[in-house]
Amino acid sequence: MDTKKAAKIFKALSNPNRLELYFKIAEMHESSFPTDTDSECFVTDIIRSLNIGAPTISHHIKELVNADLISTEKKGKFLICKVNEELIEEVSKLLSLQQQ
Amino acid sequence: MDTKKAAKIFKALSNPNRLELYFKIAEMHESSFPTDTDSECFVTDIIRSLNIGAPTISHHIKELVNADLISTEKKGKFLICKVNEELIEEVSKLLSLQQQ
DNA sequence: AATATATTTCGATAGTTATCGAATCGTTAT
DNA sequence: ATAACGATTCGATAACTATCGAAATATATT
Repeated sequence: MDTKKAAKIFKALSNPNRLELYFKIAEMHESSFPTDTDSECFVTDIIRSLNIGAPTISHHIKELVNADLISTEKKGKFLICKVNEELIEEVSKLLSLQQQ
Repeated sequence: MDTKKAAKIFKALSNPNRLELYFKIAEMHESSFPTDTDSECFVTDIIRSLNIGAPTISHHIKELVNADLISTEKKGKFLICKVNEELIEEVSKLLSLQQQ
């Protein structure tokens, strides 16, 4: 991964609300068993738990998608988000390899 | 580490030039043997290799210090930078633990 | 059909930031 | 002492961004 892309990813994670949003998506995904389709991450639930309005959430989600950190899928009137695990693992390794 | 601090760290890494600056500092540090004091990271060398002016470098360094990502030490008229390895390792783990 | 709900789009605003040139400060070398 | 060099500070500017309220869109429910 080149520096520019890495910077873009960090930028997407650089806003406290957006980072919390990302973490919540990751947490939801974590608690999902293979057969448990009910633990998908709906944006509605997130909006209630964060202290910002729906338009801002929508904006943040777009930023996360744009950085390739998450992908989304429409299910009826709901939006489902899930994290791109490979990318974040790559970033994690980039950071830990940088030293030593 | 709380979300706010993590976001601050990501913000410090969110500018391409500043990220490259950070990587260069980390690389220099990497190549230093315990007894090899000559491989310390002087800012002068960095300025030449990046395409931005000295005032901007100075600004970026302040940001990295402010996020606790690096520490600096004055040696005569030079400035030496070194990375805070523990912090970046912590961040790396935060990212990889977030999923699963 | 009408209403409610989830999300997005739009337009605006206040705040932040990356970068620059010029000037300044400290230290070293002549 | 004076010049050179490394770094910082200052002031300015252009660009970006987080957030909002209002309106629009799409789907679901009654």
